[in-house]
Amino acid sequence: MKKDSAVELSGVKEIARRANVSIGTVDRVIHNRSGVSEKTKQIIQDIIKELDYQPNIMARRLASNKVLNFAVLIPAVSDETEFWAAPLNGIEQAENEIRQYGIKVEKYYFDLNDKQSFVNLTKQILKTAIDGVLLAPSFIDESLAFTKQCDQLKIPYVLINSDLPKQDSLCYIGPELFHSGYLSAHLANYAIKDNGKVLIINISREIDNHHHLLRKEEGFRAYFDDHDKKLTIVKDDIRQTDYASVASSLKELLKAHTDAEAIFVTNSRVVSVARYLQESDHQKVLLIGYDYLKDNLAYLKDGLIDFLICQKPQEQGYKGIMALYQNLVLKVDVEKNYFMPIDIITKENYQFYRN
Amino acid sequence: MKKDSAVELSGVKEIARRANVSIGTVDRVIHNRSGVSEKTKQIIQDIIKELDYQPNIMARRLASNKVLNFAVLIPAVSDETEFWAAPLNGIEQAENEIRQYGIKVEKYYFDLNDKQSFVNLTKQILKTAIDGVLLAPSFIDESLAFTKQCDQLKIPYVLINSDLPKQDSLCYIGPELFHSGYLSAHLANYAIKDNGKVLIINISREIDNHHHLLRKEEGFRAYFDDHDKKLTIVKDDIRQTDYASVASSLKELLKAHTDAEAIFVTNSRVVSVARYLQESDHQKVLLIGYDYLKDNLAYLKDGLIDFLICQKPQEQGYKGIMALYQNLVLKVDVEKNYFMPIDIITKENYQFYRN
DNA sequence: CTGAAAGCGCTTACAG
DNA sequence: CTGAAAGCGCTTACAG
Repeated sequence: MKKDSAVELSGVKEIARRANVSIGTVDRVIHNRSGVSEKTKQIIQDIIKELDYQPNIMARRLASNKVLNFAVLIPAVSDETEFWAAPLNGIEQAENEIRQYGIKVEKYYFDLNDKQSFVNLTKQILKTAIDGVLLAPSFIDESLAFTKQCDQLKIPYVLINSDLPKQDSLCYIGPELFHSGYLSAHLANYAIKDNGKVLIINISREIDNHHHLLRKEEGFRAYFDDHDKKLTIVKDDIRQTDYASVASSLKELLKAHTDAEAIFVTNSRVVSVARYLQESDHQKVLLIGYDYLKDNLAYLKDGLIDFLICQKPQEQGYKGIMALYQNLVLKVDVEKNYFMPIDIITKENYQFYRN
Repeated sequence: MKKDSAVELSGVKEIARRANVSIGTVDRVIHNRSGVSEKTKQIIQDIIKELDYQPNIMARRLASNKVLNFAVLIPAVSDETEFWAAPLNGIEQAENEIRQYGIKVEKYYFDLNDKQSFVNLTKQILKTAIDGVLLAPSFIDESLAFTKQCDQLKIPYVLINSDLPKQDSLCYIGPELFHSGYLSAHLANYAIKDNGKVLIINISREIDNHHHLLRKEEGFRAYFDDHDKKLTIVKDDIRQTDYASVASSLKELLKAHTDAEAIFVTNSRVVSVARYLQESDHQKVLLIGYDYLKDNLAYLKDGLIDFLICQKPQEQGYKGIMALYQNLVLKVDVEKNYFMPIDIITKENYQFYRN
């Protein structure tokens, strides 16, 4: 009723007409299903190429009433791991956008302090029928075991926030850590005189497991090497993360180095340093740390923290889900490595920041 | 064949069944079309609410074979206005994503140096049948005349990159200029000693028309006021934008102020300042300017420019089209003011920057 | 190996 | 004011 015959057709119908076959057969070759003679297959493929046929995704999703299941495995959000609220947020945003297209997202939260919880969840996930996985590979060996199984089952997976060495992931979406340290050094450098002094502080119970902290430190140091800057770098590892312990470590450290002009904290625990500086009424020193978290922002506003480095945690979650969607539904290629921008947050721009 | 009767229905069919009407009638009340008795309308609306019915957008777009036409009116890209390549890029990206859903985007490019070209294009646009407009309102009065007509025709429009005073736009997507100047001052401040000196340089043929440059300047000055910083601020307006003219202006300026520790250039012409500093072999001075442009990046890499402020021009274009799409197709509300983040680009992070 | 038919969840004329 | 039917561009059994 709508189309008069003068209107040019397109889509499977037109292909079928030209090839003198039914649309069912066209569908078969489009999806590379078996049961088509080589000859008709060739004819149809030629026509598809000639017409530059683009399937209508909406119609496809509508007709194939299939739902796709994505599993998400990320750390649970807690006071200590507030960071993970942001990726989760992005994941849920993506979920809302593509629910329309028949995507279901099942979320699994592991305890960052409990390897076993991670392992248990991977087992649970593998028991269900899933089409794709979004993974934060916090525990390296355990993650490798999991991704290996995904490989075998031909389930694509996306890594966020930290990478796994040479895995066959669909893609990695997250920071390039070395450069964030390098950038921090540039910023710190504005406050450091020649022959001045800077402190690097790692605050983590698992400094040795958490190689990502070390990558930032390397980047930080590299900057000064590259620029032949003469300065003293003092590094301190603090392995007790409760505030009281951190404070007492800092007390000693700062007493020994009253001349430090800048402090670089390699993660979001910069908040403890800021708090200590405030409470001890320490003289102003340039302070750089990580992550757009509520407590950090408070000290940023107060001027105790000068710069926060942030790498769009929410977008990591969002992009992660969308990468699966693009690959599985739209059948398009996705970038193998999507490095997040290294954002500099200050008192003046934090209110406009978008995670 | 697919659904056995045990399966719960949903959608218009189920609503129709419950209301004891046909799906045609349900469709009428969903779209608020006339020709339904108050009584059945009420019944149907109640059921919709009860079921929390969410229409299937895919099915809707597929069935209603209607195309929506968006018009885009932005400056043409030229050597002088390379900036606009980025928004255009974002617009085209959005276009590709929503073409599927029957959206057509028609682009109109005006000459930033020619008001009349802008006016002519607005006339041309209004002659065609359009459902939404994306506008860069570079010429204020002319833009106001255009948006007024859009209001009358009930055509929603989105503003990008600069705003119009109290207009009934669907939304504004772009920078908040005052704060970008304010932030620049914070960065500059690291290089400025007490009682030091900083230069503000406006380079534009139309400084007075381009109030946005002045907003940045205000923000820049405000920072020092707010922080009771004692310093000398020297401001220079350069109205000849070719390099030779800028260079001769700078020569005088820098001779008179050899003690300047920082320079703030209120737009992307920071490139000319960087070039002059390099060519004249001027001593190192902290230089801040605007925009992620090829030439700027070259000087950033060389260390002549310290910071570039950038506000995601590509995303402005992308979000602008998507705002129209969300409003017109998905019928969801969009944020009235979407201020872009104020990004700080340095030598160390530019390679990870996403426009 | 191939085709005809029903269906996905909507919208659009048309008829009454 | 309302309903029945055709159609959007695909996919999915089923039949042969």
